[in-house]
Amino acid sequence: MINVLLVEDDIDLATTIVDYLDLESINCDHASNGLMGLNLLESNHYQMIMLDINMPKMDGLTLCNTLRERGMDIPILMLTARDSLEHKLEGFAAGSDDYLVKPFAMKELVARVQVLAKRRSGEAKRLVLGDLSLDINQRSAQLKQTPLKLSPIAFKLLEVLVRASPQAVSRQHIMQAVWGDEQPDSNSLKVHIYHLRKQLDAAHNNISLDTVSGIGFAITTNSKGAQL
Amino acid sequence: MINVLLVEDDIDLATTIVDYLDLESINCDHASNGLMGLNLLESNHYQMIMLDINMPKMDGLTLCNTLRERGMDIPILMLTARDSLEHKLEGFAAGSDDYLVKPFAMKELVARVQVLAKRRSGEAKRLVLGDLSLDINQRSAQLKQTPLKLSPIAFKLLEVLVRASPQAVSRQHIMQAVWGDEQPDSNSLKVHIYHLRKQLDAAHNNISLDTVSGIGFAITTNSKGAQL
DNA sequence: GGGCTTGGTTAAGGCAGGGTTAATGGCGGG
DNA sequence: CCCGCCATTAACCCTGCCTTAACCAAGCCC
Repeated sequence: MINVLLVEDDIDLATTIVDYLDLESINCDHASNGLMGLNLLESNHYQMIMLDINMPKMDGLTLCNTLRERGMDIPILMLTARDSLEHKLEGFAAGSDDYLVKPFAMKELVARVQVLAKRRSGEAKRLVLGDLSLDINQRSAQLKQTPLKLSPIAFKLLEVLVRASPQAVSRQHIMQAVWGDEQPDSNSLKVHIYHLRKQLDAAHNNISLDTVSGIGFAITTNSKGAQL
Repeated sequence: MINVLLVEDDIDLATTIVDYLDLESINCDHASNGLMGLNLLESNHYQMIMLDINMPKMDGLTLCNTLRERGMDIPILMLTARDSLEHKLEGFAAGSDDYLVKPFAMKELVARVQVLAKRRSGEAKRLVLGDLSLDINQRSAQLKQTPLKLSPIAFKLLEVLVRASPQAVSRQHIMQAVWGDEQPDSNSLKVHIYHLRKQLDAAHNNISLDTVSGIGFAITTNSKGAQL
């Protein structure tokens, strides 16, 4: 399930968008100004953000800049009536990933939202990180030619980590990606990480699954050689 | 250096684009149809592709589909005169990441190319100050290539100081930024600053963490050399 | 010069977060 | 129907971080 955030002060337009996205199985939270958006972003996890520019309290460009300053590289789509070239360039300069001019066709919005929400986490069918290699279709993984024996959840967990590598991934993000909306209550994640580590540590290799204190986990390769 | 591929059969337009991108320090190879594009893709590595749709030999949509079939998730920007909604949706359905309608402003093309080329490269958000370098997303810090071992609070503290550098930051401001609303009663900040200094002073470097009497603290670099 | 303030240094204790392990229960396949 | 795999849970341990308090050192004002 795709989970996105809309920051827009025009309530009518906002409800229209939220409803339409809902039909396309896209869950869309709504904030009516930048500050509210910032709040939601701190407590929830979204795949991408739609951002109006003209807003009270905190405008879209400022919010966009703020997020980038903080090192958040979540995809952002600017959604505004300003159609001049300068405004577009201003949007991109602030760190946005796409720029859609009002009025727009809902279907185009959906297409662009899906691209930003999904493509970023990749559609690649084959992932390689140092000695580790994942085949998404086959749900198989290899470490230095020897196959790993991974349960479904373990595989997905590994996939999420490798896709984000070398970035750290927050527990929240992992939970969302692996279990979706029905997350287990307890320390299931800890146990899975533990089992995963056991397999990864087994053979000597250049993969390390580190815990980032207070945040989550990160998988990295410490190979000096060429990195794709 | 950004390295991209343009697949376009209109030679005039192609040279214009290649020349313009060159001015922006973007290296752009050119293929005049899908098959040639495929060849170039097999022998070279590109950050993204610009794709015309109407072409002899192999059209853009087919090429796009082919690449996705093969599991290549390289970003693709469709570049075409077909401006109807159906055509756009067709482009996105084929697996493209963006869709720009001709004629377009060169500057907008550059902006979109840069976004697509950078997005996937997983480039980290970094703060650099002299010999010190912070990777926000990875939550890691390096001082002259050697990694620092920082606790969550220490990292945040350092981040706040580096962000403000060379300005001094008041104690109040630091407390707010690091602990938020639930601040410790005692001299916790002093202790953290102390530990931070210990690590920063360890190796000879050009970083100094000074206390500004009565105000707070400031981190600065005393390098004479070029400063970014 | 003395006490007060401001900032630096150090060690100790409590606590939380993460790691490890084993037991339970569901689900699917044989 | 039974067996085995796998996810989840609870319980436990342990490390290392944060806080705290206490003690110094240096300057300032009276």
